[in-house]
Amino acid sequence: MERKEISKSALKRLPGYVAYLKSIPADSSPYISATALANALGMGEVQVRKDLAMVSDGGRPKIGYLRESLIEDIEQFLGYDNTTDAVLIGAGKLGQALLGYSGFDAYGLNILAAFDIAPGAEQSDGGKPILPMSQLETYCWENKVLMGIITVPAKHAQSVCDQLIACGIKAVWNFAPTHLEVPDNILVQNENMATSLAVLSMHLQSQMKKKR
Amino acid sequence: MERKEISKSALKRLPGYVAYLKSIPADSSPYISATALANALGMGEVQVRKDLAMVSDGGRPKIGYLRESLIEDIEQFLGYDNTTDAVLIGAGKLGQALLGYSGFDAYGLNILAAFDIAPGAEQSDGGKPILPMSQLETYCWENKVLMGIITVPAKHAQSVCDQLIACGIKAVWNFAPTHLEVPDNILVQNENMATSLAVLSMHLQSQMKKKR
DNA sequence: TAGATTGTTAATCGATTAACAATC
DNA sequence: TAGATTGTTAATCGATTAACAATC
Repeated sequence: MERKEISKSALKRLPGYVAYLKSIPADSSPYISATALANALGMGEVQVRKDLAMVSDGGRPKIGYLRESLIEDIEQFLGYDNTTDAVLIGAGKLGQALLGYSGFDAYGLNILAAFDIAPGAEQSDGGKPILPMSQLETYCWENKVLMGIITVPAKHAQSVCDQLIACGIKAVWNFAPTHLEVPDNILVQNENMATSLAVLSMHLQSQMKKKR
Repeated sequence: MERKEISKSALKRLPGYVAYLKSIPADSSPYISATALANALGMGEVQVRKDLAMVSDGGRPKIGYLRESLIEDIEQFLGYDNTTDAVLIGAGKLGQALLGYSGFDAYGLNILAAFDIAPGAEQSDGGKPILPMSQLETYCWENKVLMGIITVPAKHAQSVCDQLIACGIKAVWNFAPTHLEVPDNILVQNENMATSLAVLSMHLQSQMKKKR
């Protein structure tokens, strides 16, 4: 299918569709309508239909989409089919948790190794190498790594980020609660727990007020 | 100051301001302008000014905002001053990482205890209790817990969520990669790694295309 | 054919940006 | 006073929703 320009908001909704589609029991109907999908996820049906139209050409009136191919279409659109190799910097608790999480394959992400200023062990629980920072540069170039995951304390994040860019990395997944300064062609995606907490905190505040 | 209605997008930007303001060395000027803040974070200055106007009444022409009180104003607005107690369900790697993370106090979040179907230990590394699920309900009511953090595998997330709601919880921070069905008055905030990965994956794909 | 569903075109809504007036 | 900065009002932009036409 032809590739249209997708809005960032629509892009962010796509993984939700895949997750839901995959959770449907195999013995149910092989077809699903945008309407059904929308209801299941509590979304507007027009929105879902528009999103699906961006990634698939397969909707059939009166029937809907073939579940299997819809999943494939979205995953292909998102680039989950060709695996991305990544390195992770900062083998603390969070870093090790991500390193050990096996669910990332489903999204085409493969964390090759972790790096740390002071590696406690040579291997993670899952058997992935934990290497000293001194080896980062060689490793990245040799393995053509394009993504870096930052799980170091906030005060070291910028310096780590600069090093990653010097190693040829094009996309950074930042778990440190800090703003990173990068050149235009580099993408920083902040996994911002503080943002989520702000939303949650706000909701609880307004709940409290209602009670009183 | 009077409390205006803030947009969700603006709300999500506030934690970024606080993080940056706190990172400024104590010996620099006690004042900061919206312009300076915008430049530092790579944002539009009008946007920053509007956001700040929502939470503070203190901007002074030609001078800017007093850094200290701006931090206070935002934190108070976000409700970081009165602590929220939370329980965490699922003491796996990610769960333990969050349980052990000391940085949440800064956001007014206090994880009291973790729960798990099969607690391996009675305490986490940080000394917080890890309790069996059977004790969840009593614990929540006794401690008036309003927030639940879900770090169980996707297939158990909905059931855990239902239990939490039955325990009087009003806000759920969901780390499981799945959609949760909840009543209207309950807020679910998804910490959606899949979403972030979609954005990153997309960026790398377009980068690759340019190269070729 | 009738009806469920898709896909598209137009209208609305919300948020961002631009222009301007106010202030110290 | 002049100029930097705030805060507000109006214009633009983007995304969502509503209305409709097309299709099996």
